[in-house]
Amino acid sequence: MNNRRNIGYACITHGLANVEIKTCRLKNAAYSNLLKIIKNNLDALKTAIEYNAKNNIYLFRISSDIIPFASHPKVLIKWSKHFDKELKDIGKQIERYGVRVSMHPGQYTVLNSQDSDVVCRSIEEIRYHTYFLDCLGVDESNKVILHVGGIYGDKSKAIKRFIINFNKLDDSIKKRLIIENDDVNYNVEDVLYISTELNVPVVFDNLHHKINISESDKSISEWILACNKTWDKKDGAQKIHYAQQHLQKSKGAHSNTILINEFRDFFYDLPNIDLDIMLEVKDKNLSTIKCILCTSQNTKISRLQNEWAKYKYYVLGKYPKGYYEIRELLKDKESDLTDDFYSIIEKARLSESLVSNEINAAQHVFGYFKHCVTAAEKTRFLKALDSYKEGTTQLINVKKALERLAKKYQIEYLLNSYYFIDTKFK
DNA sequence: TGACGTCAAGATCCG
DNA sequence: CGGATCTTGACGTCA
Repeated sequence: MNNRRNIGYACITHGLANVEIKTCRLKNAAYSNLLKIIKNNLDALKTAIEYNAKNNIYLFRISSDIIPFASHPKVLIKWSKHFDKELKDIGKQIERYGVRVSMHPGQYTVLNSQDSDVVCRSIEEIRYHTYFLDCLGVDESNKVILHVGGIYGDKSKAIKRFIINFNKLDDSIKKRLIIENDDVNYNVEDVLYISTELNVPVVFDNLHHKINISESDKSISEWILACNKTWDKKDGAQKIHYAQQHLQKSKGAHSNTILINEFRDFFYDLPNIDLDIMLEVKDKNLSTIKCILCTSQNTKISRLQNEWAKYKYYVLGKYPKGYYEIRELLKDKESDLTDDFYSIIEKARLSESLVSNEINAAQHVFGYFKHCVTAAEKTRFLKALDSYKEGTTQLINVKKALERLAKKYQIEYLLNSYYFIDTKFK
């Protein structure tokens, strides 16, 4: 198989310093504050793109929060003028690295609403997303993904309204838009129908499809091929979304991590065409790198070593046995160890923490600060550790304390570690 | 009216 | 005061 397979992730990069996208409340969206936030966010985007390219990640969704309240009538800041140079720089960098970017307005952007105000605001929101990409100067294969919207008791009328409103959009907006099947209202067959009316590419989302199945009986592969017909050369390679169900949460909720065996089954069943696969998963770049490495041939040992440097304290805390197994594994410089490596990482991810093991790992991590922390900081840390031992505080607070110290003392190694990953989501 | 989803911001509480 | 924990925000739809 020599089809191109790019795998990417959405918006947030974990285990990397200076990539946080900041936002604010509407009441704090005054000029000077917004200026500061946008500057921070563009710097963060630049850093994330560089990281992605370095890790062979060529597909990335830019957060809608990159310009907070960009389409809000009360916010009048001329961000595109103010940051013209920064935006162009990022665009050039994206092109140089061969990265493809996208954006995705949230579920509250509803082009087919019955309320004309909602439609107007939605158009402004869509305009902002496409305009942001225009400002980067990236070509029209860099897309903005839309859902169709609500049903309002009459699906065919709602579809008609979507088509009418879509047609009203400027060509400069339309050329970037693509539409996706959702988990409640519009299944892939509905979206394909709309696509034939509008000549707009369709993104197939596997989890939405599983939950909101179409009447026609087709395999995943056949649906993807049906969607492929909606993609023109100027649109770039066909995009699909891939997600796994979070087992403890409601239907459609994304999993914390992509289970690699399940992903492999999907991946090796894909039709014989170029595809860009956007992962929708909580741990973002972690799963992306896992999926890339596990589906590549001849993964260099150095890439596993890089990942191991980031994972090791996490694994030491969660699953010490795996820590020693991986250390042994990586001594073998000849064989391809990727699958073994990630099978142990997944075991660690799925393990329940044992207090004594986590304390050991936390003490290892604290070792980085031994010579720089103040006496008060040391006492505070030891106290947190004791509380954790006694069960009066949770591990997450111990890790947050360590993360604060890592930020304060700028310990690169820890700032670039996955040790803190489970403080970010449940 | 409140749940839905998202996640950081912001508020409040505690020692 | 720092830090832990709870609540709010911003959005539209639908029961």
